[in-house]
Amino acid sequence: MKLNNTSQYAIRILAYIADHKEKKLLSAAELSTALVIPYKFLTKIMTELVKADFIKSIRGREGGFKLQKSASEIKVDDILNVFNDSIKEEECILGIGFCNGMCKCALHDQWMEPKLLMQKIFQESSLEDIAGRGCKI
Amino acid sequence: MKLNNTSQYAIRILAYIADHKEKKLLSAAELSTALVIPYKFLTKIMTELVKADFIKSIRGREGGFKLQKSASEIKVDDILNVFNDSIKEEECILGIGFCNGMCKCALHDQWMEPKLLMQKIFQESSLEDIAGRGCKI
DNA sequence: TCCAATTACTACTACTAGGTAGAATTTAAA
DNA sequence: TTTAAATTCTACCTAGTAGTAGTAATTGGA
Ligand code: SF4
Ligand code: SF4
Repeated sequence: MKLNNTSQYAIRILAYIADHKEKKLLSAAELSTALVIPYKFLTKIMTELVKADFIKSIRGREGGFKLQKSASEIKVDDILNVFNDSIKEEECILGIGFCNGMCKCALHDQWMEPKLLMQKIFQESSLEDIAGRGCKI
Repeated sequence: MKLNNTSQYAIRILAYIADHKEKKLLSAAELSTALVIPYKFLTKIMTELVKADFIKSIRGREGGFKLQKSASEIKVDDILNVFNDSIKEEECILGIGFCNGMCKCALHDQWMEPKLLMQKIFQESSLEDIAGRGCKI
């Protein structure tokens, strides 16, 4: 019951970039060191984040990464979606099938509360929220 | 963000057994057919459930499985623990480290609410609750 | 006693997530 | 123009989860 590793890395990477927008560009080496994420794995994730259009990459010497959109436009849920890790409406905790509202298991009603809360948190929290407050990660 | 397959199977198996206590014993073949779980995989899970002392097995001809404890004594969380799938107090959604109450990320306070709710549901829901109500699975 | 129905054990395969290695490509600075 | 610093691409390795295969052990009933 947790987000997968890659999603967690991605959130931390993007939050870190959002938190350092005074710097024009951040290199993969810099991010890898600061966030303690294996360099080679980080570069792989970066490529996916570029393809997902969250960040822009500048290749070559003095290159690096920066946000492509404003931090408030990127929601946690958007990030999770890239790594197939968001909370799907139709997926069920007990894996019995699809929630059709007709046939409910005994845990259904109880389960909807935390499920909706998590969806809400993910959908409404933007990078700006994460980057601007709390301890830096 | 979901329970792993084996946990889901285990919950359904135990709920089914609890729901059919009028039968003395249920065989692996019967469970496999009723719950549409691959026979060989099911027998593997059964062995773990026996070792975890949730069910008792009777070997040999006319053998099968039955609950070892009363359905109200077996909580969902106990089942999840066997398959290393419960929500750990010290594990964090963002995977930054340990929640020490000193240093909190921006999502921490929001996250505690669904986390505690889920823990509560798992810890307080017993097989009896699941088996007695809702659609049969 | 023997057989067939049953669980238990051991070992394997398939798939996926996480991570690594090395080379190709791009680009600014020297 | 050359070089070094950077991203990108392709291919692989590793560990864990899901699932399969075959056989051994147990036991009630014919
Ligand atoms: S009714 Fe229960 S098993 Fe079915 S989708 Fe809802 S929570 Fe899952
Ligand atoms: S403060 Fe945030 S990152 Fe740290 S344990 Fe709590 S939810 Fe996780």
